[in-house]
Amino acid sequence: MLSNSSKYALKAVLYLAVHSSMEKKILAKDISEPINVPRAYIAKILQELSRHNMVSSMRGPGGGFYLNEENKKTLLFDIINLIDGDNRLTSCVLSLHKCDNENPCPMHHLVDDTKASFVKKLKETSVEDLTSEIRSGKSFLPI
Amino acid sequence: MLSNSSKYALKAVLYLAVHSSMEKKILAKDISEPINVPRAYIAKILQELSRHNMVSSMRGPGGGFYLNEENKKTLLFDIINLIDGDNRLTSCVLSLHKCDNENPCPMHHLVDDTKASFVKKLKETSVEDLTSEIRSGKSFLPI
DNA sequence: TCCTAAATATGACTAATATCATGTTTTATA
DNA sequence: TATAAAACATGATATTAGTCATATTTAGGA
Ligand code: FES
Ligand code: FES
Repeated sequence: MLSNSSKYALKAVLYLAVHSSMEKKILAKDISEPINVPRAYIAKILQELSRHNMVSSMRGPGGGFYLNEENKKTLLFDIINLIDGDNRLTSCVLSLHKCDNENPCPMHHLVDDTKASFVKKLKETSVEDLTSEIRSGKSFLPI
Repeated sequence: MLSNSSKYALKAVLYLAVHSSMEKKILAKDISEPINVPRAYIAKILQELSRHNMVSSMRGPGGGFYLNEENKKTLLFDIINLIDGDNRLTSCVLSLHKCDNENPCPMHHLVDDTKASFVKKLKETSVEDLTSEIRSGKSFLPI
């Protein structure tokens, strides 16, 4: 469904959404442990996210990663697209070149609507949309 | 979503469902070309499917692969599970160890029902269920 | 201005998938 | 019974995804 890298990206961003702010920056190594992702690897992913304005960062002493208000509006879809490439979610389940109703593969009619609704949800949901649920204890960040 | 291997497996089985019978066996190399999968690779996958009674085969001259009536009842879900392992489809999108309502990850409520309905369809649909659509030209096997 | 703490950039290493190649066994037929 | 055609089994290689390591740049504080 999703690559490990994009799962890690989502976990890191959600962790920052809940625990960080401009005043409370978090070090890469302090993100890696609670979300259970290797340090150097999450650092690399955070840099990619930073380059594309999905997380904010500050170097030097007292620096770290955090989300500003704009960052929190990032859509889940955009994070996944950045890390996994833009057609992992929308491509044909049998790898036909184009997935549409004109030239449907044998599984197209079976999966098209659930695939579409999955993508739709990812396009409608921003990082901050998920944070209230985490804050109120209705869902949990993976250990 | 699915690995290449399981996509290839599905394509091969569907191709056999439409074009083969006990009387009309098909060589591995004559499957590989129309479904656009490397010869040696599809042969390997067909052997795995054969070992688990999802396709039938016969060695020697005049031999090849085909589907018997029982093979055609194989569920799409079983093919994917055989090739990809049994939790690629049902596991948590953020790789939490257990995906359930007791300990939901931040994305669980967002994706649970579409994930469940996707798996449900794969569990309800057999190979032969898809063949009539292909035969009647409502869907197409990938080139 | 110098030192240190942090992100950043880059590349090397490792593991998992995917692909290719080669030899062995089975079966039909001459 | 010899031959050839096919699946079957096994392992080697290549490619990609994931992980680790190291050097560089930036920012704050002494
Ligand atoms: S054409 Fe295959 S899923 Fe749409
Ligand atoms: S717990 Fe993550 S999808 Fe269910």
